[in-house]
Formats: sequence, C-alpha cells, structure tokens
Amino acid sequence: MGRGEFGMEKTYQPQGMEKDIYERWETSGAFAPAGGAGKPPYCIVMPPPNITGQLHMGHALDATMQDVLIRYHRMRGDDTLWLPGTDHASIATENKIVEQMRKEGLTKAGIGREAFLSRAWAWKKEYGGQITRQLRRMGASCDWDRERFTMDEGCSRAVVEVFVRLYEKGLIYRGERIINWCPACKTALSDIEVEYEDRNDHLWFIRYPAPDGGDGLVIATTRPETMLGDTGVAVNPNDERYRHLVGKSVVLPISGRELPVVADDYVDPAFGTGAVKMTPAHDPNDFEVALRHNLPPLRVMNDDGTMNENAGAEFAGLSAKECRVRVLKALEEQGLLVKTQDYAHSVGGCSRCGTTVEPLMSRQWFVKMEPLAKPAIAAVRDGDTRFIPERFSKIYYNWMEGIRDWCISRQLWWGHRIPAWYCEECGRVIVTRESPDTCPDCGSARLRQDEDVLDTWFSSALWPFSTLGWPEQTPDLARFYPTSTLVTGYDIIFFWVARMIFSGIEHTGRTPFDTVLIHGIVRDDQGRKMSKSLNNGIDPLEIVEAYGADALRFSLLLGVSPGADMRFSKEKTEAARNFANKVWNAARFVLMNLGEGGDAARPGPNTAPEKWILSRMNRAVREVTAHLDANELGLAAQKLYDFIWSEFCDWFIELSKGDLLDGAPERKAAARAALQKVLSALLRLLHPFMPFLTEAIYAFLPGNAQASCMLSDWPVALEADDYPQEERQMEGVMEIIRAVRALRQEMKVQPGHKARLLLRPAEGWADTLSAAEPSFRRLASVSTMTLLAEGGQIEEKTVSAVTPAGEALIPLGDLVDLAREIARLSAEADALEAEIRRGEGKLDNPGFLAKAPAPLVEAEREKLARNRDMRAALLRRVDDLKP
RNA sequence: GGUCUGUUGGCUCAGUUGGUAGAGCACAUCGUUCACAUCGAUGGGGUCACUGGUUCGAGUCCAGUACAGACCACCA
Repeated sequence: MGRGEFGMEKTYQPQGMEKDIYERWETSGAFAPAGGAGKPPYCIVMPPPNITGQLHMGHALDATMQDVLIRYHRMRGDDTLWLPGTDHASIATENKIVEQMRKEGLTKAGIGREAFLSRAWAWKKEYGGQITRQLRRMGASCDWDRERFTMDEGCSRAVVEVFVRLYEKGLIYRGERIINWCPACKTALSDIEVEYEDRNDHLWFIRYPAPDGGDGLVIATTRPETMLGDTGVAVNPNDERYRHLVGKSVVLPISGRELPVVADDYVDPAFGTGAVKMTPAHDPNDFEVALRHNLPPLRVMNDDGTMNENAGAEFAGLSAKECRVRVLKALEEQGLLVKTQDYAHSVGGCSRCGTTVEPLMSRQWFVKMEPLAKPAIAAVRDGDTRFIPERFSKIYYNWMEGIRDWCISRQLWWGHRIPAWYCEECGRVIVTRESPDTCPDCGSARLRQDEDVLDTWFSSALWPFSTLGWPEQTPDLARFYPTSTLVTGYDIIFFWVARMIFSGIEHTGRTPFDTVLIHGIVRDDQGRKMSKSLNNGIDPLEIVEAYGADALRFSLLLGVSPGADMRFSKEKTEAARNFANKVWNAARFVLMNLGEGGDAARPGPNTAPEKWILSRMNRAVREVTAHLDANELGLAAQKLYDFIWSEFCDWFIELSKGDLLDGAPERKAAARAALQKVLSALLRLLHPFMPFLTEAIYAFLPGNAQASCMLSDWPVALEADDYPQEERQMEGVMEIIRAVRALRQEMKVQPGHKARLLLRPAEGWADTLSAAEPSFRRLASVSTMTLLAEGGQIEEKTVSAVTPAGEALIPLGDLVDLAREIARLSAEADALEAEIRRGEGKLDNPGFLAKAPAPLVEAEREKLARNRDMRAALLRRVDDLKP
C-alpha cells in the first residue's frame, strides 16, 4: 500500500481543511464569471440577508440550494455569476440600534439624526460582514468582488431614480390615508407588515341617545375608546329599524357631540345592532364610508398611542388601554353601556415588535399599485417567470389582484431618505434626483427635505437590476439580466418576489428572473418553527463546527422538495456526515490501490462487474443531471447517495478486491481504471452538494495536485459506456449472492466457514454464472463453485434458494433440517404461486393486452414464465428432499 | 369566509409524464481480516387517511368526507 502515507486520514476530518480550501477557491478568482462569448449566462442574485442578523437555518438552506445550482452550472461551462449582498433592513436595524442605545442611556432624539446615522453605519461595518463570513463557511461560491449593499452608492442611485420616475409618472403620490401605525416603532407600516392574531375580546353595546333625549340607537364596538373620534353613525339603507333616523342625528356620549346618521351598504344589518359608529381617522372601513358621506375625520390619538386633546381634556395623555377603561366607566355611570358580550376577533400587531397596530389617518407616500400589478400578473401568466412549484403562482395572482396601494414612507432614519423637498415659502413639493438649491416656483432657498425614509423593501424590489448596475447600461446588466433563477422561501413572496417582478417590468421592461424556486421553512425536530421565543433555533455554524459544512449542506438537501417545509434533526446531519465519511473512505480505498502516478494505459472494462458499474454510473449521471435541470435538488442528492453507497461501495468496490489483491496485472489494471473512472465522475457529480469533501479528495487523484474539482467538467454519459446486458447479468449474480448470504445466516453457518456452492443455471445463464465465480467466492463466502448439468442429481443434503438466474444449493450436511427446509421452500413456492396468479390475471385480461404498451406486456410475460420456472424448481427441490 | 398543502412501515420523509411501494433512523440476529464500526451482512415491519369515480391498471388523475397545517381576507 504505497499510497497509505499520502495524507488521507482514516476518517474524514472536515474541520481542518474547509477553511484552506475555501481560501484557495476565493483567491483563485474562480467565483467570478468565466466569460466566453459562446457560453450561455447563468445568474442568481442572492436574497440579501439583513445586516442585523446571524446566519440561521433558513439562510443555510437558501444558500446551499443556490450554491448547488451555481456550482452545477459553472461545471457545465456556463458563464456563471452568483451575486451576493446584504440588506440594510431599515426598521429591523434601527430597532436594534435603538435598543443598543437604550442600554447606554441614549435616545434617538437625544443624539440627533446625524449621530444616529453614523452609529448605524458603524453597525453595518461591524455586523454587515458577519453574515457573509458565515456564508463562506457554508462554502458559498459567490463572486464577492461584486458584493453589494442596498444602501451603497449604486443601489441608492437606483432607488432615487425609481422614486423620481414613478413620481413623474404619477405612480408615487403623497396623501392622507388610513395607514397601519406602530406606536412603539413610531412609524407607518405597509399592509403586509401587520400580522393578525386571534384574540378573545369583548363587544360593547353603547347607546347613542337622540338629541331630544329619546332612545336614539345602540351601536356595537370592539374599540370604545375610539368613539371619542366618532363623527357619524352608519346604518344599512334597507334596515327598517333605523330608517326613521337616517338624516337625523344622535348624541355621542361623553363628548355630547351630535353625529349625523347616514345610510351605507357597507353596514351589515345582521351584525351587532346593525348600527356602526363611524371613526374615520382610526378605521379603514369607516374612512371609506366617511368619504362617501362627507364625515370629517377626527384624530384622537397621538403617534405614541396615547390620546390627544381631541379626545377631551379628561382623556388626553392616557394610553388607549387606560382610556378604554375610563370611557366604559363613564358610560356605565351614565347608563349608556347597554351590554357587554364576549367576542373573538383578530387584532393586528407590528411584525417587528409585536405591538398592537393602530390604524390611523396620516400623511404618507404611496405607490399606486394597479398599473404596476397588471403587467406583473401577465408576466407570470405568460410564463416569462415560472414558479416552482407551480401552485405558488396562484398565491401570487391572488395577492397581486387584490393589491392596495403601497405605503412606502417610514418615520425612521436608517434607510433611503425620500428625495422630496418642500418649499417653506410657497409649499411646492420638489421631487428630484439631485438636492435642489432653490424652489423652481418661487425661487426661495428655504427648502426642507422630507424627514422620512423608504420602506426597506423599496430598495429590495430593485435588487436584481440595481446590483447589476442599473440605471447605467453596464456590461453585467446586459450579460446577466434577466437573471436565471431566484431561490427563496415562500414566506417572502409578497414582501419581495412580487415587488421585484413589477419593479423589474416597470423599469427594465423585463421580468427579473426566469424561474422562482421556492423552498419551505426549516423547522426543528418536532416540526415547530424555529424562533427566539421558543429558543429552539439551531445555529448552522455550530453544526458546521461539529459535522462539517458538507454534512450540513447534504442534510438540508436530502429530501428537500420544492415549496415544502422540512425538519432539521441531528440524526439527519449524522447520516450526512456518515455519508461524507463513506465517500472519503471509498476514495481512500481507490487511491490506495491506484499504482504510483496512476495508470498510464487505461484498459477499458472487460469483466461484467466493470461494465456494470460504468453502466450504472451512466444512469446516475443522466438522472442527477436531469434532476438538477428540473431544480429537483433533493432527488439529485438522493440518487447520488444511493448510487455511491449502495452500488459503488457495497458492490463494486467489494467485487474489485479480488482482482486488485490477486488478479493478473492486466486484470488489476482494468479494475483500477474502472475504479478511477467512476470515482472521478462521482466526485464531480457530488461536488455541488459536498464541495469541500470532493475538492479535498480530488487533489489526491493522480495528476490532479493542481486541479480543482470546482472547475472540472460536469460528467457526461457516453453511450459507449452503456452495458444493458451486463446490468442484467450482474443483477442475476447479485440476487444469487444475496440468496446465499441469507441461507447462510438462516442456517447459522459459522462466519468463517467457506461453503461449496452448487449452481443450476436458469436457461441462458450458464456462461454468466460460470464467469461470476470470483464474485461468488468473494461476496458469498464460497470455497468452490460447481455448475450442475441439466437434471443432475445431488446426493448430499443441501439447502437451496431459487432465483431468476438459477438455483443455488449449499451442501451443509447435518446442519440441514429436512423438515424445516421443506417448509421453507414450500412457503417460497406459495409466494410465487400468488405472483403467478397475478401475472396470469393480467395477461388473461384482454384490456391489458390491447391497451398496455407492448414492452410492458412482454415484460409481464417474461416475468410469468420465470416465476413458473422458479416455482417448478422449488417444487422439484421439495420432492427431492422428501424421503 | 376564501385559497392552498399534507395524511405512505415505530419515527422523519422521498416517490415528476398512472404499470405490482423506497430511504434514513429505530428494531432483531450475525460479523474485529488488509476503505470505512461515522462500518458490513441478513431479517421483520406498510389494506400508501376514508368513500366513490375515471382507467386494462391508481400512492400517483377526478369528486366528496375526516383530521392536521399554512396563507389571505376580515362585519364595527
């Protein structure tokens, strides 16, 4: 074993080599697109992780899937770019910094905007690189020279450009609308940043008397405190109960304000009392109704969620919760609280901090969605962008079709500041690419820029083209846009994917990617979502430390199915680690057996096992390639796992040992050649999935010291290496081997004992079985093999098994329990009998003969004939054994 | 209220043009010889939730039912 000292440890030790390998890749510049005019481009832009964050399992899955696709396409020779970057994550980062400051006793207002922003940039500098370092640990082969940040100069320019263009087209406007307001973050939120949760609450019935002291009517509400902002009451126009009140007024308790009663279809007579208080400044539906009936909005709440003066002196300054208690108490005292009823409904919370969101009227910037949504829907419908799995396009349509205008202004500091200025003299709004010096209307220099920043998703929406240089017509943009595949989770289809699609179409005229590959959420081993509150998160880096990056990658990949959630478990990772070790050791075996420097002359395969493994390899190449082309990464991984472990290791390596250890030189050379050929191909196939392991092994292959597996060619299946006949032959031989092993085990034959094997070949199998003698010796613990002639009798006591390739008999003398053997063989025959009846049933069915494909019918016939032969053989054996 | 997904061996899950069910883990028995005990061999274990339908043939297609889950919309 001359190569025993060539550096391969007995077990694979990823910890030692991953860093070195990654550094070599990165410094070699091989992550960059290789160029080549004739090569098709393949590009993925990475969903940018937030700079607030640590890498979590979701990122790990996302990055692994992308890396598999990228490495695969790179090996195929495509001009491949994986463009990485990070997201400034406006509100999330700002909250973190505020929290950090709070610990130091500082506040935003205290230090001011500029100081705050410099802290934010310092944060970015410190933590922004953390996650990209972690991605490197995962083996992500992105082009770090092209790394971008949503707030870098280029991306910021794209944001301003888009804002100005949309404003000039009338697709961005500023207006007073009901928006979702987070009293804790003190900013507006978009509709999808609100998460609804069911809560057990109450429905309060409150009497609004008539001005003359009459009964008036009773309304039902879940939010009594907002009644202080009521400016009307609505009933259904067809509701007889209230017809007499429409056009009249009722008195708002506590304040004494008179409220007009209006009739509107919005009101459901069957709910509550059929009368609804109208609070236009604090409820989106009321706001709409109020518009129709000219009811003025009245804000009774401050931005921090406390009541303001409009609520009345006695309530001003109270929190909404306190105010509710006081209002109810007052109503009760006045005898106007008619009843209280339990009521379950859902309440919106801020997706960032969980605080209950207040819908309130506020002046904000909006994107007009309808004109943008239309072509974006068409693009998916026309197949310009394809969702995998397909069903997510329906979710996308539903959302896009019902979409409302997008509130994009945020009362935050960390983000892209809105490029709008207000003239303090004449009030003119100026939206422009460059900071203006004077007002174009009145010439005043007293201009004030809008204080607000944009929703963080506004810049994310531009990511596929802003990162490639847009609005400049850069070579990268021309080469790689539209990008090829977007890999992301279903949880951000609305936040991100949909917005990228309409933005891409609007600003570049093209949908930003051909394919959206959707994956699910990585859950814990009990199927729960990983979350901070449950503290069940698993840190991918810890897994990398313990098991290696490849094991983590492979465990995430094995069994991923597009769009489906998956569980993460240590057991799965261990299985993947074991697989890595298996590959390592298989390689070690092959390499130890290759002559020094490899074989100059590579004899072709000539034994059945050699042809068999090459043919099986070909199948694996075709299947893995097809799965990858179909974005079925889980199936590709599974195929590799099975081929490498169950075929190459379990069978071929074992079969090759005979020739390697004591074969003639030319036999030895052929075995080595086959081993090397298969190893080389499987390493390349496996590389996208387990890049470190395969790269480490690849360097040990003869002549490969300077070569890189990452840059090697993707294997191609050559028809010359298809050996269907040898595949069938080997399958027959393998079945006999399995049968002999089973017999031995059942008969409790001593493991060390080599048994004689008598074979009665099935028709046409004599030569194959004869040639397979070395295989039987090695894998079935056979001492000598004898082929029995037709009708040849055996005098000895034997146990036997019948397989499609023939009958295997093992003389075991007194070990044989005749009665048991007869029982066993009879049971086998009965099982076959059932099979035979099924085959006959099928072949007797005229419909099957007429309509099933001919090859299938033929296969069924052959199977039936074989089963009949086998059953006959079994029955003969039983007869022989009977005294 | 609407839409979607899942229900396959003890557990976790694959199963892509419909052709007699697979893996990993777990379990049982055996195995320390020269790739690997992070291993090998052998074995047990499934009416593919239920009911109908289409078909020569259904885990796979259609309809319905039950249970579980997700998303969207929310009538105060």
